[in-house]
Amino acid sequence: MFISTYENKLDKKGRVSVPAAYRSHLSTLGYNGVVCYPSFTNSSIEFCPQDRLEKIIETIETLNPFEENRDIFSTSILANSSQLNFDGDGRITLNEKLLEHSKIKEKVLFVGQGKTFQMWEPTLFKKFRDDARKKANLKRSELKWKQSN
Amino acid sequence: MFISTYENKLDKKGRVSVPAAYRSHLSTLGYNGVVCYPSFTNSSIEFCPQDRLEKIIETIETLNPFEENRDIFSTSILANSSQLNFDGDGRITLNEKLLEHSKIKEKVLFVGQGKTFQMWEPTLFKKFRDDARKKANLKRSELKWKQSN
DNA sequence: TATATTCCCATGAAATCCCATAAAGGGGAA
DNA sequence: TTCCCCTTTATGGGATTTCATGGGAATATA
Repeated sequence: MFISTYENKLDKKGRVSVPAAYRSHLSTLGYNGVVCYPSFTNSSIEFCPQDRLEKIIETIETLNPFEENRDIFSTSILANSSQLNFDGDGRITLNEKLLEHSKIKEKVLFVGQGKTFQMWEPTLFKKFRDDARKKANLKRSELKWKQSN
Repeated sequence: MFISTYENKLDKKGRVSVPAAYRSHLSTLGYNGVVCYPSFTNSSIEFCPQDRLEKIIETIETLNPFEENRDIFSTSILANSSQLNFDGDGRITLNEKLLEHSKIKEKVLFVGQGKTFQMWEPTLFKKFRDDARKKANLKRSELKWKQSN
């Protein structure tokens, strides 16, 4: 499970420590790195374990080859995704494309999303979160909680 | 079941003992820690066994991956949750975010809620409880008791 | 040769482990 | 019941480990 948030620093070589809690979860899943791609609905970078991206690929494969969505997904996700491996100290290095999309400069905010996590420029996340709160209050009733909860 | 209330002390390292009764219930469930998140409606911190949050994640996962609601729920719930593990003596350490939301300073009141429990700043809980009583008195006649009670 | 990338180690701060102590609670016997 | 003893629990604090971060050395890249 990826939960909570952690703010870490981007050093001048472009490296950030991935929070230890996230790394340990990834390593129980058997991974020594992550796959990531720029979100297409906001300025965050989405991270997931490798098998999840493989599932996304399979889903795209099932789409009709001439359907528009297929192109959209494959170019916007697959073409822009990268595999980032941890260095000996649990850091990843962010490339130019990712920095540009996310507008990350000095600080990196890691945001847990359950089975995935994101990286945000901290002030941009705060804006997004405040919006999310307002909308969550309006829409809470739409979530169908299982009775067993 | 988490029942009754217990008032414990926050030490200067930010640690509190979780009541032994709660710990023993968690350990029969197979957990050596808890998951918590700030309440949406009041200043308490809500605690639950890990599988409860996992169910929430599964519920969110059933939403369309590109639906707006998905982002809204996961950032407002999962990003604000933390996993707190017990140290060798059954204590958890509270981070800054939790202390701020709950206004907890020296004393921590644990309040059992059946399948979950809460942490309160003691005086804030008393206010909350007194308010609840007043409202209950006003509304008692409206409550329809089930026959099985 | 110049530049970027990866590996390795040092450091300080924070989190965690471990033990000591005192208080509280539980059980059995009178 | 009441008293005593033993175990459990809560709490304090020192010792140890982990973690995030910076930077140098080594290796690769162009």
